[in-house]
Amino acid sequence: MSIKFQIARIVIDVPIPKAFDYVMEEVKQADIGKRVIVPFGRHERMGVIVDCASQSDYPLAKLKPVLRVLDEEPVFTPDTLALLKFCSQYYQFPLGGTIFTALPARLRQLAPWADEAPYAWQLTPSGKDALGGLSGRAKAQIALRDAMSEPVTPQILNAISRQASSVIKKWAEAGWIESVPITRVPCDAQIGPKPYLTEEQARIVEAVDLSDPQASVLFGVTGSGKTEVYLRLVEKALAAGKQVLVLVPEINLTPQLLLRFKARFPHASLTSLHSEISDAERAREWMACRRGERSIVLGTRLSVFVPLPALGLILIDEEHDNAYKQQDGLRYSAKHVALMRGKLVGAPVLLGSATPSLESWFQTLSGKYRLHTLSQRAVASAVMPTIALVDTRRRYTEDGLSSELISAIQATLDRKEQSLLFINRRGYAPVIFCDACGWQAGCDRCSARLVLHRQQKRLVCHHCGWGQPAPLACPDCGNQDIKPIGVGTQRLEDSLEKYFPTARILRIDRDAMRHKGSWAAAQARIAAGEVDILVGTQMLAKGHDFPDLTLVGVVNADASLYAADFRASERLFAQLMQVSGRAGRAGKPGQVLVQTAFPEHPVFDALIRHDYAGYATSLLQERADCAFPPYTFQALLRAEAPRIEMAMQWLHQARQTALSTVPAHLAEVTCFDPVPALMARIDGKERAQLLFQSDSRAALQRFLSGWSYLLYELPSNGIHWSLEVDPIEV
DNA sequence: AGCACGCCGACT
DNA sequence: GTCGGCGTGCTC
Repeated sequence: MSIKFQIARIVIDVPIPKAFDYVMEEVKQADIGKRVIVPFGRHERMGVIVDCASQSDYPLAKLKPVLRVLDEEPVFTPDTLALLKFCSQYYQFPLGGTIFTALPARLRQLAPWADEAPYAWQLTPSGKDALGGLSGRAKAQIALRDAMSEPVTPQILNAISRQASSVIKKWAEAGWIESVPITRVPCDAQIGPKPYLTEEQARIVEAVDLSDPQASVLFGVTGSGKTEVYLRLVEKALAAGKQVLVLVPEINLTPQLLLRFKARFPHASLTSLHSEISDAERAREWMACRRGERSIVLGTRLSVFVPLPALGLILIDEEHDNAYKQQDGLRYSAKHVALMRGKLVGAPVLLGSATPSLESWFQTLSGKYRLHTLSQRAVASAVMPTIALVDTRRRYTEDGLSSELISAIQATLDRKEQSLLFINRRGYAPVIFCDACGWQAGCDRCSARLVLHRQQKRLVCHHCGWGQPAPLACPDCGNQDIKPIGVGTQRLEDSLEKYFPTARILRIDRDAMRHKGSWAAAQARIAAGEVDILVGTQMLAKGHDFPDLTLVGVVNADASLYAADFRASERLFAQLMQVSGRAGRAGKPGQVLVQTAFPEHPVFDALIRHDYAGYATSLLQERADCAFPPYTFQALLRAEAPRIEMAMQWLHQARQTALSTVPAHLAEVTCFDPVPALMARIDGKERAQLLFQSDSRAALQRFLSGWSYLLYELPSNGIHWSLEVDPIEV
């Protein structure tokens, strides 16, 4: 005998941290997770049922009815909903906002949505007869007929002719064409024999137990064969009838990984969820996953919420990457959510990296995560690159290039191999300076300097995008001798062209790769051996495989050596390790030259010895000494206003609310004073922040739960605020 | 977030 | 006298 509910608890996409009760005849447990239409204020909104009840705290007479139920089957499975509830609580973000963040945009729209399987049009035998004679002026029809000699999607037909849909309709009625479901065509990539596993790889594949929801770190240098371990684990999971979730930081490096997955599992239903697929396709794939019709999901951070009823394994590639952290709205860490999801559904989670985050490394030391190490490069002939420093205090460097680096590039050119020059600055020069009066080009809207982009002859702000023509003379004193100081990717490219006029140079940075497809084109050129020297920012450091690359030059990494951010040295070390790993992968020895004015800094010593573990341990010691994460847990309240005083004043109020309403919770939580943000001004908005810190994650959570909802009740005239749990930039 | 209600300045 | 500024309060 089931309980009769009459009240549906529904969340709506509004920034209000609560659910709303509605009357609904015969709501049942099975309705939880369905989308509905409800009257809200003076409008109708979409909501999601999160609970059912027989009573309400709200006056019964004032309850409104659910107008319509949109789904036959819930779009969220119970375990996904449980995960979203956890996120809402942990990140102190309204459940409605959390649920609607996870929902594909197309499923957020009211318009009815046909969850039709993808199909294609094809000529029938009678159609071939009837249309075979088409000739002359019916150009559009001829083109369509020719296209349909084999199955072709409506999208492509629409691109061929604007009349496509009416022609299709006519021909389909005449029986000349028929629609056929698109069967997943087996990938034509070479399947080939699986590579032999090294003993290390085999041991790890063996050690990951699908029935044990243990988190583990797969620590392996670049080229040590992490991907092969992933593939074997996926194979294991598929054989057990499980679904696999593979998270990647960005779509940038997905193509290579995606190809390897497709080639290895040509018959598995694999879906790749990234920012470039259409809304309709994302919604369709989401529902297919939800029905258990996809066995491998490869996607960026948002994919961590995709409903997968048979989820049995989660892989997180390049787990140290900050792209797993969403920096607006629901400020979640997909890595953290994935670990929680693994725990909830009893699936193991594997965090792969050559440079694990200190947080993860810490967990392996404390025994909470297992540590699996791949210590050797998988291709036996590939050895670790040799790393050397160039002391820029003693060597003359012109336009950023030391003579050592120049001759190393020359030698590499002579061997017809590729070089990569890494510099963490876009543009031509990061500072424009007047010798006469000391003026520097600064952004009006941000507390940042303007960067010179010389081709466009413009000064550009890298924080707000604001640009202006580069001045010919100092705007303050009229001095014509204003100097670009420092080196960016463009200036480096210019110098290289001077030194190596016949070399084929390719610059890879956000400016050069702005246009869609340019990154793919660049990768193709690199792979085809059409590039001698690569110049670029961290885009180049991430997980790419450049087989002919034997020299890596780090032009200037000094800016992050003594930065204010306590995570800067961790990031720099990871970046240097990653970019060094690009050198010498296919049996050719690699060489890395790092230019620095601080060669005695311990980070370089660790880098030269390829000693991640040692450096990580010393960084952890520093963190422990200073009581920084992962030895302490933080939450950061940010406020943004037209004037900094307003932001500061609002934060003071927020702080006061904490002190007066939940003093008990503050026994274990340190509440700091509001301070202006490091970047106090961005795009004309001024920002301040308030930090909370505790040695106990649970105590911090208790405090936040008792306090954060009060923030919604604070008068917030012109203030934009957000609360971030486990912030990565403090 | 939207959108109403509500009370003070310059305008057809 | 009104149109409209955005402060504040509410949405089951």
